[in-house]
Amino acid sequence: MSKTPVWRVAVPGPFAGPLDYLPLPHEAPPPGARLEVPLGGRRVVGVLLDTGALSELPASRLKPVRAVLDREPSLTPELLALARWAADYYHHPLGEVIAALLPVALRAVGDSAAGQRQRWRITDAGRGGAEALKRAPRQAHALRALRAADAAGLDADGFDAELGGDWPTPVRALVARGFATRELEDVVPLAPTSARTVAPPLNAAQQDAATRITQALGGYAAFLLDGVTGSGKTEVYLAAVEATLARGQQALVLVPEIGLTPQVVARFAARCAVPVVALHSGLADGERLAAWRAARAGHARVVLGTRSALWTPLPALGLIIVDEEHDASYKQQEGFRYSARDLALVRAQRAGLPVVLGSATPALESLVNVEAGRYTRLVLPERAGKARHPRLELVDLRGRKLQEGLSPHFIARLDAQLASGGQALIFLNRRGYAPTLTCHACGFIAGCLRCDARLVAHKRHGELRCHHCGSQQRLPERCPACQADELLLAGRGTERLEEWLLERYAAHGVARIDRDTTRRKGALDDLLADAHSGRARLLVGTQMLAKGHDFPEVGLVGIVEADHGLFGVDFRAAERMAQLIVQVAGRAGRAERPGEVLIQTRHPEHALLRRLLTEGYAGFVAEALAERRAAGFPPYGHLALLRAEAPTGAAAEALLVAARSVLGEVAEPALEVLGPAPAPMERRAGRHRWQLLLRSDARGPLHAALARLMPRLRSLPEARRARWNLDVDPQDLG
DNA sequence: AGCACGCCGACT
DNA sequence: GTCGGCGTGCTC
Repeated sequence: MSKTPVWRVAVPGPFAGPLDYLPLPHEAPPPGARLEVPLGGRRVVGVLLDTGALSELPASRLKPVRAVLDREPSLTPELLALARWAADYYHHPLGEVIAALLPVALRAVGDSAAGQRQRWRITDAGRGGAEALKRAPRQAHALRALRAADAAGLDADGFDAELGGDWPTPVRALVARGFATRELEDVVPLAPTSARTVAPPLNAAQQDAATRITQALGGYAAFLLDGVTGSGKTEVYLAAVEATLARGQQALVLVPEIGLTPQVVARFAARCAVPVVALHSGLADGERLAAWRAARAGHARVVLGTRSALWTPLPALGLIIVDEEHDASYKQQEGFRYSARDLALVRAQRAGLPVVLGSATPALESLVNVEAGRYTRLVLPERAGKARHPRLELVDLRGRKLQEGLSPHFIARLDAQLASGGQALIFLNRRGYAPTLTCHACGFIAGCLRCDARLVAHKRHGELRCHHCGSQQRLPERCPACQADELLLAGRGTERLEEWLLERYAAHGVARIDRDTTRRKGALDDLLADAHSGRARLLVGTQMLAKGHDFPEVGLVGIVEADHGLFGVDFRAAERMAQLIVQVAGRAGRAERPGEVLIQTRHPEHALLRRLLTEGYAGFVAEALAERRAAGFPPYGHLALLRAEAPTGAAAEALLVAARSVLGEVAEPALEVLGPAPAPMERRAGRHRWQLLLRSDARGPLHAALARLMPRLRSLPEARRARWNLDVDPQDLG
């Protein structure tokens, strides 16, 4: 029996490989084209991988492709290959990977004209065709409008204005008669390019870094641009991007989620004087598609975007920049859990172009890659302008009488700072009023019914809220358990600190910046405007406050509770805390004013803190790397985390026990399997969560084991009774 | 992932 | 007597 020729199509679903479909009679479209295919009674969008295959299945089980959706393939060969690489590395189904990297507007069957505008123009036949339309007055009317518009043609808005609402039918008829043409044009939301700015002179280190990157254009090279806040990394990026553009190439600039502000986009647009598009989560599907098309067509020369912008098709890509490369938002935390930072390296290597990772506080992984000679380190040591380095000081909280968690020393420094006319930034990584509501009479503690977590009191809204599942209830006046009128709000969050600061320092203006105060659109901008204008001289907030905002008058930064980071459950907690301290320290004393950073702790002898204080980030890194090496944790060991969740803990655990036994059969001696164990917060939103940690000194054994585990796992009966996912190179173990 | 098929409880 | 619960299995 001869085998049937088929097209191989990657479809979304838990399939290890592509599915086979009977070809359409047309000429085969190129690989990367989207197809509409039937799948289990539905129609889905798949991506064509191969048109020359013969199926192993009998023809009776094959279904035909329904339609070819793309003339130009949506996935370039480059991105298709990168998707395959990523599917393999993250052990995630290729169809799901591809679905995740396509713009949302291209993932579903239906009209993909979203992001394009239709435009109609009159044809020569149309110019002489009025006679034929005597009995079609609406067509005649539309034709007159088109004739008046002449070569410019009309879009939908134009017809609306000329003919009112009901024009699509007559216009379609005109096209059918050959009296008009219909074209699709891209709606390109390009940043303005009019006000071109001139590059300021670079200092020696900036110039050297820019030259090194520029000289590497045209081939693969990886750079770690290591520069403290204010050292002018962006100027180096801009110089490298300009050099890339001068070669006729495109540049891709990735930024953390919180870093893509209109100001950043405007800065690139003004300097580069080429079309710049921004790709971020705030775009509507159609806008995102339009920007994506502009990039694919080569019209957009610079693409600025967050994580998913890594997947932008760029036919003339010449340079990739990953700003703030240590930022956790580069790792997708659900579904296809990829690291855009890591894949940027892979994309650059495969495409043969330089990649620049920039950070004042590089990830430990990146520093080890420098040590191993895989990246070239470029250091920007100086602070631009005449700013001075801030002074870091540990404030020992032990035995001190505290007011709202602030030590007398801290308060004295705060008073002095405000008296001298400066601003202060106070950092507390916990929002809400109080993290615990307890009853002094009976010991009741308000906990979430669906999570292993306490409810956080939010006083202004009079609510108790769970920060993990979002459930909320009224803040009770009496104890729900014993009815006593002795409820206590224990501990503090940013709302409580703000309240206290407002009582004491009302005249100086207090702004709180956290997720609660910035939820409303535009609220963050308003608060930042208050900070910049000096209306608010005291800024209190969570880590939102730390990222990317420059407050030139800030002379004092306070970390209220550094110990949270030092003793956090996660292995990266200290790294994040150190990065945060260094980043916020960079916000202090940028102008004439020397800054000071006070770090409150009950463990001033802690080795990580000590070395951070005495030797800076490099000292912290040395200490942290020694700990990681001893534990065999990243960057010295490699991890994969298999997570499972189910309505009962038993079901989640059972899956992981089964997975563990499969791993036992795989018998990879260099692989260490830890668990199953309950997740740090076992119950969350009513689901019980367990995890199995896989560790290995080298990637090889880990990936070999995963490659054999995954197909088996999908067919386990226990896998149906629990939701599960695999996280390769997990960001945290929560 | 979705969706259909398939056997056991409270309802028009 | 049905509508529907979600366990099980499949999708080229």
